[in-house]
Amino acid sequence: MRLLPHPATEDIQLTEVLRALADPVRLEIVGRLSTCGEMTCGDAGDQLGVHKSTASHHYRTLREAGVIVSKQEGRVVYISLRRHDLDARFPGLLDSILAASPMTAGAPVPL
Amino acid sequence: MRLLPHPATEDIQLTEVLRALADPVRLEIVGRLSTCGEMTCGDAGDQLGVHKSTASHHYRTLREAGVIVSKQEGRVVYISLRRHDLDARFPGLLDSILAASPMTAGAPVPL
DNA sequence: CCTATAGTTGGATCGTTGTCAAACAATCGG
DNA sequence: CCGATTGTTTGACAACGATCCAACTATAGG
Repeated sequence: MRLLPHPATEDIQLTEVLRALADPVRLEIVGRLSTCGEMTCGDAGDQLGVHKSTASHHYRTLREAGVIVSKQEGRVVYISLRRHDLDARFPGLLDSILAASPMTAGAPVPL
Repeated sequence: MRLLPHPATEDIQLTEVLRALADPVRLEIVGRLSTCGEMTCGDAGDQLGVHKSTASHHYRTLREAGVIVSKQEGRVVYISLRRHDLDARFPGLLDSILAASPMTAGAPVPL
């Protein structure tokens, strides 16, 4: 198992996070992760409507902004929200964005 | 007094708001507005470090995203945060962003 | 009317970004 | 070892965006 490089919690920048989430495709990825928890890149990108290389680019953007973390296991890469880190760095930010997102509005917030 | 065109509250899009705030200059503008309330474009852009036309472009971006509103009175244009509208549309979003912003962190949230 | 003031608009430039396609890399199953 | 699976990387391209400068508009003051 290999963790792909991502910024430390204290190095996560607000503008980077906002920029990462200011894209419909990436917002949908984050929305799915918020309800489904950890999932593979393939599952996350299945109904995204973009080429798999485009999706890969978005995963990288989200990872480098500190929004998600990628764990490589064998052939597959599992991605998940850095919910705890984001909440520690920017309290309430992720929750309010998820609540505002059409995708996840109404869905219960996981503990 | 003339109100410059801006989207209705229900037409404010999350991705547009996030994109508008995902810029250091615009985030600083919003930070100042949050603490100073209504102010002129000149005052808002005084120590921004960008050309006045650049600042004007940012005001337009923020306005079209639904983040601020511009009132023209004579020669000067007053800009202010659409705090109430944003809170109605995306509860908690603006507050969490302002709280996360280095500029306004620690500053009290106005009523 | 003339000039200074307050911003906006248009053009030019330059870097960034979203997208796809193709090539590549790494792994797993026979 | 071979082929299928899973993603990543690279290249190309078009669109966007941030910036500055210059020109413009509109108002206020003398």
